Formats: sequence, structure tokens, C-alpha cells
Amino acid sequence: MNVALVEEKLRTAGCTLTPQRRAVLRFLDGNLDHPTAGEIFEAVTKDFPITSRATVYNTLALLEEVGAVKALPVQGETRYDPNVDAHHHLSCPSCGRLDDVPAEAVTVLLHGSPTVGEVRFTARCPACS
Amino acid sequence: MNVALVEEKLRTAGCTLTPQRRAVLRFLDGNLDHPTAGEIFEAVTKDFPITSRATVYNTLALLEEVGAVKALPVQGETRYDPNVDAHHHLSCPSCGRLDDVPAEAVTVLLHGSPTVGEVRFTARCPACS
DNA sequence: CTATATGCAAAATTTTTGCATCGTT
DNA sequence: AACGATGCAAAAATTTTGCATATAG
Repeated sequence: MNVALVEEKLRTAGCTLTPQRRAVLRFLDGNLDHPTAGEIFEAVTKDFPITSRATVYNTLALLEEVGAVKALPVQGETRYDPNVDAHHHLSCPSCGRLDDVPAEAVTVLLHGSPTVGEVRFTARCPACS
Repeated sequence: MNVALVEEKLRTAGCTLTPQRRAVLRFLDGNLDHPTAGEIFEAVTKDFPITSRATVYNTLALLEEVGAVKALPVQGETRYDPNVDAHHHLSCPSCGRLDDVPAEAVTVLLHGSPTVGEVRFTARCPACS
């Protein structure tokens, strides 16, 4: 996710670049933890104490619409990934942790021909085994 | 999902085969709709009017533990799949519908070698386009 | 009989919505 | 000034928990 690019995209889309939205962007940029909306709220609140949950949800919906983040449903909660480029995930069934698996490592063949599709590998993570 | 087999597995695990659990099993057996816990509750209630949501959640957790169903998180809600054999899914981003994609149609190569992993293809379903 | 599952209610989470207020442009 | 975003509160929706009762084996 390129913050400058996203901000540009928002600006041309007629959206206001508020401190709250910047804070969410800043927190998400380069974040590999796939945080939930709740975690993002907690983190952003440190910068802007009185931010509301609703704003975080609004912002995330906006960012998803603009293609700046991707929602990753996992074990009943929605996690957000600032990396929208093709890649895959390794999911730990016991703690719910998601790790990235680079696109280059994986090939998906649909009826023999390479295709796009997100692969979810399932395996207990080091901490859980 | 083989109902008889699952019931046998539950029995040997020392679990009681209650009418409620049977009703959930019966509803899930051969179901290709990937229903949510809420939908399962609604459906089962038709057979046993006073069944509680908690029982449905308990039962689903039990069935997942026993390997009779698989939880499929999608767009913030958890859907349940009675087909635990390897297969993949096509996910509609606008309505959340999940369709099965047979295992034979897809090959996942991790560093060139075939591996297991669930592939989630994303595409608008016929009804949404 | 005894262990276990159920049902109900209540709580904890997560997410959505409405509306008045505030800030950007 | 005008429009859109924020914050707050309240409501939905989903899932979890505690405990008394009912029931399967």
C-alpha cells in the first residue's frame, strides 16, 4: 500500500483527507499483522483519543472501496490487509494468526491453466505448536 | 459428510446423540448452501420449536472438533460446510454467496510441488452481474 | 442413575445506523 | 456558506457464558 498514492486517489475521488483517515492509513501502511477493526481503533485512538469506532468502520469501508485495503475474514472476525497485491495466506487454526505467503511461491492451476485466486493454507503457527 | 459415520464417531467419543444434534446433522447433510449458524438455527427450529441458539453453536463447535463440518469465514459471517473433503470455493464479493469448486479442477503448486490449500476464487455470481 | 446436553437469559463482541455538530474547502 | 466527516449513542447482529432443568444411555 502506497500512502501517497492512496491519498491522491481519495483526493481525486472528492474525499476529505482528515487526520483520522491519515492516522488509519499511517497505522496500516506496511503493517503485516492483518489487524481487526477493533485493533485499528485501539491503535488510532492513541493518536486521536476521541476517535469513534464508527469512523474507523467508515474509513475501512472507504479504503476497501478505493482498493487500498482488502478484508480478510478469519475465524469470525474481519482482518484488514494493506497489501492488495496478489499474495496468499497461512492461517493458524488455533490462534487465528495470518501470515503472508508471497505470490511467487504459489501457482494456482484451474483446469491446467494458471489463474488468480487467493490460497489459504492451514497450519499451526510456531507459537501454537 | 456421512451422517451415519459422524453419529458413530460422536457415539464412540462418548457424546450424546440428541434429537437436536441429529436435526442439525440432517439439515447439514448434503447441504451445498454453506449456511450460517443463524440460518441453521432457523431451519432446525422448524423441527424442534424451542431449540436455543446456544445449542446450535455448541453443536457446530462439536461437529467441527470431530471433523464433520468446516467453518468458512466469509464477509464477516461464519458459514458452515458439511463437505470436509478437499475442495475450493468461488466467492461473490457482492452477495457473499459461496459456490463449490471441485478439487479436481484445481492444482496448487507451492514452490513447484503440488500441495493442499483451499483456494478462494473471487468473482461476481450470475445473479449479481 | 449419572453424566451430559438443553434452554434460557444475560453478557460480550462486532458492526451498523441516525443525527447533531464540527471542520474543510 | 455548503458539504461531507466526525462523534456519540443506540440498535443490530453474532457469538459466548452461567446455571438450573431435562434427558440420553
